[in-house]
This record gives sequence, structure tokens and C-alpha cells, in this order.
Amino acid sequence: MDDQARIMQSIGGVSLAGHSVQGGMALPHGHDGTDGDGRKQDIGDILHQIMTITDQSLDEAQAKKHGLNCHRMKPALFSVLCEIKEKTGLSIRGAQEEDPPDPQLMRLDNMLLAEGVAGPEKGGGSAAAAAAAAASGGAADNSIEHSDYRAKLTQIRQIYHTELEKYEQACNEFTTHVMNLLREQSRTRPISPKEIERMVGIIHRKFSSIQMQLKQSTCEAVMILRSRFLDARRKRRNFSKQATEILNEYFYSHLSNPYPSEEAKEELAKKCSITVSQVSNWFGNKRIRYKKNIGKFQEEANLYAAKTAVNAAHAAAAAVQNSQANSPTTPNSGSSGCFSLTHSGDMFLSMQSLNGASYQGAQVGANVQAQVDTLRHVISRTAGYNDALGGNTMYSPRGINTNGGWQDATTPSSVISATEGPGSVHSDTSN
DNA sequence: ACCAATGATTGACG
DNA sequence: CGTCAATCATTGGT
Repeated sequence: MDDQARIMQSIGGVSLAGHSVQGGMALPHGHDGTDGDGRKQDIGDILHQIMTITDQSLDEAQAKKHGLNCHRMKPALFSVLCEIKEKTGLSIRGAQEEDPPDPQLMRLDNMLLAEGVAGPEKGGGSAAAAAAAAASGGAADNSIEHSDYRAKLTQIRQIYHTELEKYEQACNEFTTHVMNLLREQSRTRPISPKEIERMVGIIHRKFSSIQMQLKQSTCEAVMILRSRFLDARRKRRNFSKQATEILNEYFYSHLSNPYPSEEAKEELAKKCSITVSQVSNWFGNKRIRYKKNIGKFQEEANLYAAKTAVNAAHAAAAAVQNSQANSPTTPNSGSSGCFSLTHSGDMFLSMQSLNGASYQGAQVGANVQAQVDTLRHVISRTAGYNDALGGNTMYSPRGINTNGGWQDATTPSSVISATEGPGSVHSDTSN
């Protein structure tokens, strides 16, 4: 309770100052000085006793006070003090008035209210947690983190409230204590209600400054908690295998132009149960990392290319079986309607790399090779694709390019990797 | 404990 | 505003 000691000190200083004023004024003038030295001595004695009251223990002071109250000079002194006070009172009264609410304190209060620390017990907390959840991106699977966050927030709230209560209690206790003291003193010296009010105001201001410190540190704690639990970077979860599968499938089947449209992103997001921005992030990362080190991704590329191709082939075969009269583009609509146009082109791109030198260079699992083989069979029997597969030249890098930036960067590298092997050119494995 | 993989963020750029 | 490139911070395998 260091602060309390300081408050005591400041209050003691105030009351002492009051005494010194009285003493300084009363002594030189006196009462005409006609009553002689004996009387002056009496007054000086009383004043000395009053002034030393604050330095003594309560019991001692109590005894002294009693003595003073019974002193024969007391009524006279009291009236003198009243007179002096009347003169000086105006200046004291006008000195300080109600100051406006501290803007910083208001900010802290608002913040605590918003965070759910201050205000109603349970509703505020959950509301804040919900708001935090919304702010963090709103993925559905992080309820564990949120419950953890809520628990910590509740902990902070509890500490805050108990501390606040303690402060309030201490403040009240101290206020009543001071008021009792003042009331007690009012028998010895004149103390107006206004003065008591002022004193109470001083005490409250002191205590509220302590409360502000508490609020400030609570705010800091909440901020730290927030940043720890709600910063998405910190609580990163890897996507599910299924989600990465879907994303990779899309990426490699659109390798010539791996820039999903807004609708495509939404579709993917829905399929992977992630957000659209997460899809964007994923594609951004994927593009850059693929481009940086195509060799490393060759295997993956082949795998997914084969996969999509198999899907397409199955669909194609089914379509062919179903109706021979179908147009060549029909099969693609079976796998994914939205991307049918680019899909066909990319599939051929994939096939091109699979059939060419790059395929031999890459270490592809036997099962993939088998898949590709069967795939080739299936496709070669599919009416619409025969020509395309036979005439690889038709899909020169330039021909496929619909997007200069991506194609120029990747397709030639893919060719290079065919001759030099995977990962030899862009082996930028630093990091 | 180390390290590669990976999701997210940031700042620059067109 | 979307993308790229660099970077951060965490995860997960060893």
C-alpha cells in the first residue's frame, strides 16, 4: 500500500498547510496583545498541540484532543479560527473545481468494455470472443483456441474485478476514515462540509489514478492475449489432406493459368472448407514456390496431372460409351464444369510433359506410370483426343500461353528440366 | 533439437 | 485490387 501512504502524505500536507496559515495569521495579531504574555503563551501552546496532533499516534492524539476540547481557551480560539477561515475560505473554494473526465481513462474504459473485461459478467465476454472470432477470419474449426482464449479472458476479468473491488473498498474505507477524522477535528477547528467534500474528491482522484493503472495493465494483458491467440499467423493449422488434394488438383490441372477466378476460388473454398482468402494465399504460395523450384514439384505435378487425366479419361470413356455422337468437349464437363475450357488445354500440357523427355527425367512412381499408360490407352481410343495426342507439336509452349507472365516463366523451365533433370536449374533451396 | 514444409503477412508494383 | 517476392511463425517429421 505504497500509494495509500502517498495519499496520506498529500492529505497530511494539505491539512498541515491549513494549520500553518492559521498559525501564521493568528500569532502576530492576537487579541490586541492587551492580555499580556500569559495569554499569548496559552494560545501558542494550544496551536502547538493542534499542529503536532498529526504527528502522534491516534490514542495520544485522542487524549490530547480531549484535553484541548476542555481547555478554557478553546471557544475563543475556535472563533478566531472561524474568522480567519472566513477570510481565506474564498480563495480555497475557488481554487479547484470538478475537472472533466480524463479522455485517456474514457478510452481505457471503452476498450475494456469492448473486450468484455468490464461490463456485464458473462454476456460481454462471449460477445467479445465472438467478435474476435469474426475478426480473425471466421474459420469454423478453431473453437478449441477460442475456448482457451475465453478462459484466459475470464481469468483476466476476474482478476480485474477483484482488484477493482479491493481498490473500491480501500477507497471507501479510507474516505470514511478521513471523514471521521475531519469530523473529529471539526470540534477543534472549523471545517466546512465543502472542505470535507474537497478532501473526498482528492482521495477519489488519487484512487482513480490507481484504478487507471489497473485498467491500463488489464488492457495490456488483453492485448497480449489477443495477439497470442487470435493472430492467425500464430495459430496456423495445416489444411486437411483432402483440402490440399483439391487445391493441388486444381492447380496442376490449370498449370497453364493457375489463377482461379473469384467464383472458382469460392467453389474451392467451399470444397475445402476454408476461406476464399486462404485459397488466394494458397495459390499465391503455390505459384511462387512452384516457379521457384519446378524440379521439386515435378513428381507432384505428374501425380496430379495423371489423376486429373484419369478422371477426365473416365468421364470421357463414360461419355463415349453413353453417346458416340457427343462433341469432343463434352467429356470435360463431367469432372468440373466451371473450368472445362482450360481444363482440356492443361490436360494436354500435362500429357505433353508426361510423354516427353521431362517425364523420363522425373522419378515417377510405377503406379503413376501405369496410370498414365492406361490413360494413354483410354484416351487414344477416345475419338476427340486422338489427333491432339498424336500431334504434340500442336501444343507448343507459345500456343498454350494465354497468360504471358506465368507461361513464359514456367513452360521453358519445364523443358529445361527435361534435359537437365529435376531441380538442377532452379535449385534455390535456400531459406 | 533440427529442419523442411507450409499458411499467413507485408510491401512493392502494375 | 490482385499478384509477386520476401519473410515470418508455426507445424510436423526425423
